[in-house]
Amino acid sequence: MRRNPERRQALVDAAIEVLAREGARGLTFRAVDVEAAVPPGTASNYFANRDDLFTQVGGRIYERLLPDEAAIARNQEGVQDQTRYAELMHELVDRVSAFNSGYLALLELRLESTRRPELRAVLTKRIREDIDANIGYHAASGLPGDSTSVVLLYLALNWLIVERLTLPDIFTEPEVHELVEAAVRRSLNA
Amino acid sequence: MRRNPERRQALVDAAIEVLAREGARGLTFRAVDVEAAVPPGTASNYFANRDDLFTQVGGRIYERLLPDEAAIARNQEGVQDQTRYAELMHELVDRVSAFNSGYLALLELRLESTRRPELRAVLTKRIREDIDANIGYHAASGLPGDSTSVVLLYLALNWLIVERLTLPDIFTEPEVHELVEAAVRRSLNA
DNA sequence: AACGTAGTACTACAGATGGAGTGGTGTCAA
DNA sequence: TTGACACCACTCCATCTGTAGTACTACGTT
Repeated sequence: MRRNPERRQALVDAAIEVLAREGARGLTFRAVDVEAAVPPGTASNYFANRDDLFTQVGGRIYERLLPDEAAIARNQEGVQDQTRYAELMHELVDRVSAFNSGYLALLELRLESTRRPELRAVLTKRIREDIDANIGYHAASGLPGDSTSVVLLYLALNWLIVERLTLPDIFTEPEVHELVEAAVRRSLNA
Repeated sequence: MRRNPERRQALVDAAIEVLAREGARGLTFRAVDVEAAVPPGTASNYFANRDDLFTQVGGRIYERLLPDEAAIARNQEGVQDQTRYAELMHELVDRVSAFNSGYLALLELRLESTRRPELRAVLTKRIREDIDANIGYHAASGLPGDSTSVVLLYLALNWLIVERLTLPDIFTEPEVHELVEAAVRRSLNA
């Protein structure tokens, strides 16, 4: 098993792209090699087996989907009113949509996790942490709305992103915008 | 190309199971043959190619996910107050969760549709119709809440189902129940 | 400065799987 | 008798995994 961390990360990031493009079953060592533009057989040297590959991708994907720490700090200062909150949610939806392949890869991982307990454990942990962090941020902001509000907002926005990424013609861009607005409005007024 | 409609339907239904179990890339003619317990090569005689197979599954899946006509009629009579509405939503979540493989297959199809324009067209049409039908039912019921309310409810419940099917340990059953209640309550009070 | 060693990149191969597509034969019913 | 279909068999082809072996590079030692 090779240890070079830059190369390992490059391989994992390549795996994310493969996952988004080819689907879970298309995620093979060879496909990762090609995507990362490394010699065939390289991925075999960095991952014990496909299960290991999936698990490592599951651990990495959230690092790339979440905003970096600087952005979080910036937001923490700024969250004070509903308008600002809505802006943040728009940013969220746009950021995730922009890293298109990352979100699609996460969906693929979710589906694959129905077949791989180890992967399921990794994803469950990460996502639970993410939800709790969101509840925490919201509570700290002092805005109205309890944890149920936050979770309902999380649910609605997640599916809105899915809809937008997989079937972009279901909602127009203005509709998406309005739905985000409405979701925030209702979440905070409850 | 063979025409026997019962057999065709049996093959398509088998394909749904394969899709849920093996993922989109695992949906091969041979896998469908095995799942449907027919001789190898049969699926090749019923579908021009894999694209055709995907498209036919996309056309069929909604017939099986939606409640049958009798159930709709029953509901139409009954929808009058918020309690009844919440019951219906619980039924929805349970029905979809019960036909587990159908919903997972639909998710696989959504992801696959990013690669298959024809499939995307079929799904877009079906899902748009479903959303519009829900908006229509709601309007006919005379309950408070506009079309945005209905869509937000649709969004939240969809992701709740995804969460429950792919990572069942994120929310406990009581939490799921409470989220459905809260989603309906807030949707109707807005 | 020469040498040795460890870790890694790269190459090549063996072995195996599994699927697509098609042609042919048997069967049944109109 | 004919046509449609079920069933079966076979060929061709595309990949993938796992590993063995070679080449390179950096670093430490003497």
